[in-house]
Amino acid sequence: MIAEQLITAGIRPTAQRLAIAEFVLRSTAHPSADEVFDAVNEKFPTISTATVYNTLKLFTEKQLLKQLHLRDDRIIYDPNVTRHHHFVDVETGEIHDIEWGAIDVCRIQELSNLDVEDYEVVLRGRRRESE
Amino acid sequence: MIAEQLITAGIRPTAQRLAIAEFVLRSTAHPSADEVFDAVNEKFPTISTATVYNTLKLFTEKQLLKQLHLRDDRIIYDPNVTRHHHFVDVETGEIHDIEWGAIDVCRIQELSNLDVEDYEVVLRGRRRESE
DNA sequence: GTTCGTGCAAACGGTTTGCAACAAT
DNA sequence: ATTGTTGCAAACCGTTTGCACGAAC
Repeated sequence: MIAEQLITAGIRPTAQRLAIAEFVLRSTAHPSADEVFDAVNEKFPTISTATVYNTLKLFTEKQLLKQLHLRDDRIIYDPNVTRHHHFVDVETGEIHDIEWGAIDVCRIQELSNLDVEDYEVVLRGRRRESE
Repeated sequence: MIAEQLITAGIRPTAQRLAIAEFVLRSTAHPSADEVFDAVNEKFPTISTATVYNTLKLFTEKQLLKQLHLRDDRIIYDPNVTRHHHFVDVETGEIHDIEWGAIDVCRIQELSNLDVEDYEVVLRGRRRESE
C-alpha cells in the first residue's frame, strides 16, 4: 500500500502526500511538477503548487523518486529508482525506460583516473511501426 | 580562424559574436550562458545578456554548439559537436568529455520497435588521485 | 532604405520561499 | 507546547522577447 511505502520512507502520510504519491509513484510517464499538480488537482482541488513542489522534493530526498533532466524546459520525475536507461522519443518527447540488462556498456572500468559510481545511457530516436 | 568558422556557418562575424565565439568555441569547460556573459563582459563591457543568449541560440542552430542538460539549474554549452560521452564529477560539478571510442555500447540495435538515432553515456563519479 | 544586430528593460515560466493558519504529537 | 504541514502570495532566477537605435549591405 502507498501509505506504508511513505511511512517506511519516514514520511508522514497526509492526504495531500497520498494523493501525490498515488499519481507519481505509480506513473510510468515521467511527469513534471505541473503535470503532477494538474492530475492531483482534479481529485484534490485545494492543493497548492507549493505542496506539490515540497512533496516532490521530499520524495526525492527520501529516494522514492529520481529527478531527470532529459527535457530542456522542466524537471521530470521517475518513480523507478533502480538502475535503468532512458529512451527519448524525439517526435513526442515521451521518455521510456530501458531495462538495465537490455544494453551492455563495456570498458567503463578502463577509464583512467575516473571512479565511475553510476552511469546511464540516454537514447534518442523514434518508435518504429511494429509490424 | 574563428571569423572564418562563423562565416562558413552562415553567421556574420560581428565584434560581439567574435568575442563570444572565441570564448565558448574554444572552451572545454562546458560553460553556461551567464559564465559566457561574465567572461566576455570582461573584455567587452557593453555586451548585454540578450546578445549572449541570442548568440548562443544562433550558434546552436548553426551546429557550432550543442546544448547539454547535465546540470539541474542551467543549460550548458559544448563546442564539441562530434559524438562523445560525458563524465560528471559529483564533487565539483565539472563536466568532462569522454571520447567516443573509449566506451562500447552493445545491443542497441536489438531494442525492439526503437529506431535509435543517437545515444550517449552519462557517467557520474569522481576523479581518482593519479599516482 | 531595408535588413540585420545590439542593448535595455520588461516579461515569462518553472521553482522556491516567507509566513500565517492549522493539524498532529 | 512544540513540531510538522499546508496554501497563498511574493520572490527568485534563468531565459526570452519587444522595441528603438544603430550598423551593414
